[in-house]
Amino acid sequence: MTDTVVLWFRQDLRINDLPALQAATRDGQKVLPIYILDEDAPGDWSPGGASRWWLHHSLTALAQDIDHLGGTLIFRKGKTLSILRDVCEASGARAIYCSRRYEPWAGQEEQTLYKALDSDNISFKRFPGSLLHEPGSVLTQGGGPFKVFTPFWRACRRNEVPQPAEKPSVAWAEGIQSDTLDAWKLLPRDPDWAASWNEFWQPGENGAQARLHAFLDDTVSRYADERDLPSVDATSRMSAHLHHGEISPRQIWAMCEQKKLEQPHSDTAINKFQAELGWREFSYHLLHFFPHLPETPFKENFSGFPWQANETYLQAWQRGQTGYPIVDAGMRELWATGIMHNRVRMVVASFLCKHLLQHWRCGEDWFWDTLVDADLASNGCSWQWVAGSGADAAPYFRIFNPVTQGEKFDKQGDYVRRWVPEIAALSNKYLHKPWEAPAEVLSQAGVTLGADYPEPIVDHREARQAALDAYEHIRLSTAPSA
DNA sequence: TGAAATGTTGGGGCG
DNA sequence: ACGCCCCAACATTTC
Repeated sequence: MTDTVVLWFRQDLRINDLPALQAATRDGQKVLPIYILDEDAPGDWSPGGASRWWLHHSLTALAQDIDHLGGTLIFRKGKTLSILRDVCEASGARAIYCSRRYEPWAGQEEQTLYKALDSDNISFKRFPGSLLHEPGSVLTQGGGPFKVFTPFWRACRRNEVPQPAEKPSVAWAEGIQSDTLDAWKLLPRDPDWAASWNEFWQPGENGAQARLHAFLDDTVSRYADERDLPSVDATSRMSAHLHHGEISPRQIWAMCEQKKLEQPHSDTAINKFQAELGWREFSYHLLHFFPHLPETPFKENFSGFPWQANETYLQAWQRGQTGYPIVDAGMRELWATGIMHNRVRMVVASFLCKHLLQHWRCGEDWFWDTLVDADLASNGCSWQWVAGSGADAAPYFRIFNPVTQGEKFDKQGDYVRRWVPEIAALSNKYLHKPWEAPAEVLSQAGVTLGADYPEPIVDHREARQAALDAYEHIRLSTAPSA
């Protein structure tokens, strides 16, 4: 029995169903919770602007939750190892527990910490808790990694998902010296582009639980039919909560299973939703076996793809000024709220890679900086999925027609009118293709193309053809290693 | 978790 | 009544 165990919070900002905390409570007399901001942490993917906003509020919430339970969350900034040593010395702790992370650099970092701390006689233990199935634990019959989602997910479902842990009863250690969160300057200023985000989001464990309950009690009834409609509130919006570990996937899983028992008719919708959790698992599984996924095409022949770097195109896309309303609406929703509806993500991503021939990594970087749910595994895998270079990816020639997609999934134009108000007065007939509207109609709607709203920066037909031609360059070097 | 090109069919206008 | 053409509607294939 150790006296005090340090609970090192990382991407697991919750109290409940946290194996590391369960273990710390079991093994120690007291638990000292700490969060470390290490800006020199390994890896090139330190949190982007939107993630930092979320992190600030999530940490605020966690500190409050711990405070209500009689503890104090300690904030420290600096090199992880030296902070951990420091904290052990200040508190007399001889053990540090944390949740695993799964990014490619994490294993190495955890190994290094383990060794260094071991030489100080401090035990360092890491625990699972952020995934349903540990990466590497789900394998094909032949013992290799799955490269296709469906069989992967089938194999996953053969494994039992453990019930979430009971609420822990924790004896918290006395607080030690701590930074203030505000001093970390995680929030944007000059300008504060997130000023209104508190209207959309409630980061933290309570917010995550509230969101999940709202989803399963109400939204899920629309999920099966309407989750593809960006103007409708029919998605779970759990991604950022999950990313920051404010809720565990097995808590979600258990709630889903319970809901299906209570309301058998919700079965189909909930299974679909659970399969989305499956894609998250699949992404981490792929990242585990293919650690270069965030930077390098999974299909090797794509490394020769003739991307055509063009800063003007990239900026037009980033700013929602491409002249294609559904694309611009999505990019503006992202900028304004830190999130974008999933259907529209596919459309804007396809547009960037195929219509504009910009490297998927440009999109990946932009999403990394602007999404509150930016997640290395999901973001990387999804961009490769869209670009066609990923595992079990969309075929390259699946090139979304932004007009058709708009007309199909935003039929009444509510989504476009919300985010692209300068063309809101156009009728549904032309809303998704204002360049086809007669001069008469445009002037009636008070729209001057090229002034109020851009002309399309590329012609769909030509761009589509150019994308297919570009693909020809690498198609024959396709050597899908059987 | 596409779209466009191409092929096929069948109704209707018309000489 | 018949052949011919047009074209929408649907199916198939191609990218």
